[in-house]
Amino acid sequence: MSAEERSRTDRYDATAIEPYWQGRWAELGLYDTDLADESKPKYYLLTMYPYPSGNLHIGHWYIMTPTDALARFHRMHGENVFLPIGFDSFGLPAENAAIKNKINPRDWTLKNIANMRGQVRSMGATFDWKSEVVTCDPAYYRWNQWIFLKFLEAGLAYRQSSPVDWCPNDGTLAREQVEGTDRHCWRCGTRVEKRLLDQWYLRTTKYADELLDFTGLEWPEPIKTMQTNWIGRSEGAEVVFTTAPDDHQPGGDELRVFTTRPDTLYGATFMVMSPEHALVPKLTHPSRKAEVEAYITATGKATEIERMSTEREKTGVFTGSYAINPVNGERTPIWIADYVLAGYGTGAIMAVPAHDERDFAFAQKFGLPIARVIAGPEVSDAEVETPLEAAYIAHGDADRMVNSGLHSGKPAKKGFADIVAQLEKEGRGKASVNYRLRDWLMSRQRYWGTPIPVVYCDKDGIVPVPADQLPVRLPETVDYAGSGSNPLNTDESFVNTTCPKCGGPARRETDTMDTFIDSSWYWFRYLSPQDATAPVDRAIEARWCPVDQYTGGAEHAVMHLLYSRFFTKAMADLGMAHEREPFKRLFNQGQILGADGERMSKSRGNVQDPDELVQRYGADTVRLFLMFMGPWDQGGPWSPTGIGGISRFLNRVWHVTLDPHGVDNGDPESGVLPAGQDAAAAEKVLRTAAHRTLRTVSEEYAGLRFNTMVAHLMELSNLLQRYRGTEIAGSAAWDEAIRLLVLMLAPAAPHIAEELWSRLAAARGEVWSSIHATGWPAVDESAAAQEEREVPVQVNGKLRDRVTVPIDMPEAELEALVLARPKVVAALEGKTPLKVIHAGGKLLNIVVR
RNA sequence: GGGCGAGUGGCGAAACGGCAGACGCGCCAGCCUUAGGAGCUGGUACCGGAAACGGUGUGCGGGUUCGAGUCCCGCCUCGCCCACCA
Repeated sequence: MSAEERSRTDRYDATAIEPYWQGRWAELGLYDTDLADESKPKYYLLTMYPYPSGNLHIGHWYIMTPTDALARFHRMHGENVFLPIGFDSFGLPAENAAIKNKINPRDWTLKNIANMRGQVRSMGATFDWKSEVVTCDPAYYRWNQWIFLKFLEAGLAYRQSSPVDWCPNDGTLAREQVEGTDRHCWRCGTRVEKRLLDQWYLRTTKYADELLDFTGLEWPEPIKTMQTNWIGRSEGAEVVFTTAPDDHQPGGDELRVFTTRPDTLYGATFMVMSPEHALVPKLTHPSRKAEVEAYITATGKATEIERMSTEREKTGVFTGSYAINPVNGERTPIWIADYVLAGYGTGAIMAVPAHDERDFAFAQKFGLPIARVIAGPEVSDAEVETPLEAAYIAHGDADRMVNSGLHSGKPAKKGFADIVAQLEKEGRGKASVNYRLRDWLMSRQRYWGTPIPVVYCDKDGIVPVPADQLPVRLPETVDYAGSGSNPLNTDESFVNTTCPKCGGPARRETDTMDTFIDSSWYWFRYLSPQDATAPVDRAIEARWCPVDQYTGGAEHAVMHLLYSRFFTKAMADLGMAHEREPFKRLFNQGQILGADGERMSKSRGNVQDPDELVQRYGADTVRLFLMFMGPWDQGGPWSPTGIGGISRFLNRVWHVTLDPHGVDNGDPESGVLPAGQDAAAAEKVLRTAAHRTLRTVSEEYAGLRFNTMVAHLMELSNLLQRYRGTEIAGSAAWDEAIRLLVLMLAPAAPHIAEELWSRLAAARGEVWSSIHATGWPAVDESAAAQEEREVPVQVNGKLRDRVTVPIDMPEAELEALVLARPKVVAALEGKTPLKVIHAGGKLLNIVVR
């Protein structure tokens, strides 16, 4: 470095240093990972890629800069670190912006990406830009299409007509995109309606059981719990009831129900079908037709409003038909009610009001019989016939069956198994497992997404687009005149095509894919973004997957993080990848809220832009401040209060490093060793502190505890400040402490560390080499060891005294010493100690009575 | 209603069952300065006391323990997720 450059700042001037080093690092290609390099252990560090909204806000910094610190930390440990980045660039905001500004979503998106690339660079993050992935690029989304075709071939993708959640603004939604009691759209907040549509699905349910298995994954417990609950496995039985003949229909239809309590089968006093159930029209007696149809219309329309009511009173109507209970031959009335969901189980239930709260409430409201068939141990045989005041749900080992024919008197658990066996034998049912998880509804009636690569031919039906004709490209010019509706529908040049099978005229599918498809496999693509033969190079994938550490928000618990696991398993089964789990270790950082405590959003006007802070303090200060705020998984409302403390800290590091002999005027003690301490003792103190800090800070980086990591660096710099200008400043111990401080700072505040490192090298007349390519220092355990320790002394658990003793003083000696201390004697009030507890060498507790 | 998580100074927060409040902000005082919204030093949980020191303190009530912010039981409050899943 030239003298001119070196003198560019005598003060710490971040705005001069940071662009300089960012340029140097890029020039040297310091962070372009060589994926083929096997000489070092691999470390795949992934952070959730951003949506190109246009501007990087403080939340992006909160996610990315600690992740970058982790990357630098691992790199200094000699690992081959891969930290890629990309843009999740399909989706509605682009389309909405396009409609508003009458431009193409592509132009809007690409402009935003260009802008955000520069902003990301200003953080000093070590992303490997060579591997960048942009999902709206045909070179990316063609592989969405390719994978989709493989799924289609394997039966993992299918088209089906079914009632879907429909948002008037955003079209169809996946189930997890519908939120709240009032069932509103996760994006625009509009109430969601039900519509019957032909839609594309992915068979996520095929992997339901495997998705419940988290073996080997280091994921936060809450996320695993959420996914487990979302998949919602329940074991029970499917039971076949048969409809009874009557004057309007011949009967004999199978009415299948799912129950988790086959042991209560004798207590089924009525049946309930969902209003959408296929048998409803047939089973509705002519005399009840008007009432039933009115109910169906009412529930279809008013569902959301009724569900808003906290009482949630049960509603329903009798169909006029009956079904025969397979175990006791009883005729049970068939009702319809909207508390039975069409999409779960078989869409119909056997109602056992005595042992289910919802059925109980329904029976009470409509005066239906309630028959107890399970009794707890506290209920005597004589009491069994007493009417229940509430449903008896408990399912303990002591429960026994009553009023259940031959099964009466059996423990309920045995009855459960016996009834299932009996049903199976008679062909009237079977053991069955149900999941709350549904198949993934992936079609969207939108322009700005990956076209689903199929065509519809009058002759050949649904025909996949052959792989060699991929990608099916989005038309570049689209008409947004009729805003809201999918412009692909009216784009004749897109829609009209020929059938790949017969060559005749055909129409393209105009639905596009849910953007969560893009993010379900993007980390694979990072590994071989240019590969023209496969979504991912299997050899590279075998070496680099799974991702070692993934960082991102917990709001993706049951969407992105579950879809990604599904994709990985499906891709493995279809031979595209080896690994069955995408992310070995997951960390959910918290969310930075606006200053008002609300989620940051443009519409609320509480979005925090880091640019002003970066200009004033520099990127390093902002990075460190975000890490220092609190535990990374916590987040919280944004406030820049306190950033001055970080700024002061870095200035202090600057001064102790570059001006060790300076003396501070305001302090008469400055430049003088503490009373009673000679140079040797002071050096020992400094060395001990430096190595102990190194040990702690190393653990804190590895454990992602950045807030306390920064605090410990502050303590060390405060200690150095104390010794600045004294006779030990510039000694070997001093220089070592400075060197360790700068090295420990390097991952978190990379620019200032690099600048100081280069100046230290220059001062020694050495050639600069990057601090980030330097090995992480090793703790000198002999230096970190202490010769003395301070022992707090308690009497009956109350702190009364402290003594400083040699570290290796035997317990008996320590005890004698402590018991002679005046404060301890006073606290004992003449009583004799019962025992003295030496708590792991940390503290002494004297117990008296 | 169910599940998960969290309640500690004026504020952000620390604390393998072992000295509660590290570190930082803010505030107070002193120093240094032509000046300072710069820098340095000290103080700062609450009550009493000039101080030494004493007492009280981690949402509330119990319990286990030599010892509980931490573990167990029951409540209260807040946040997030799921909400009629048979």
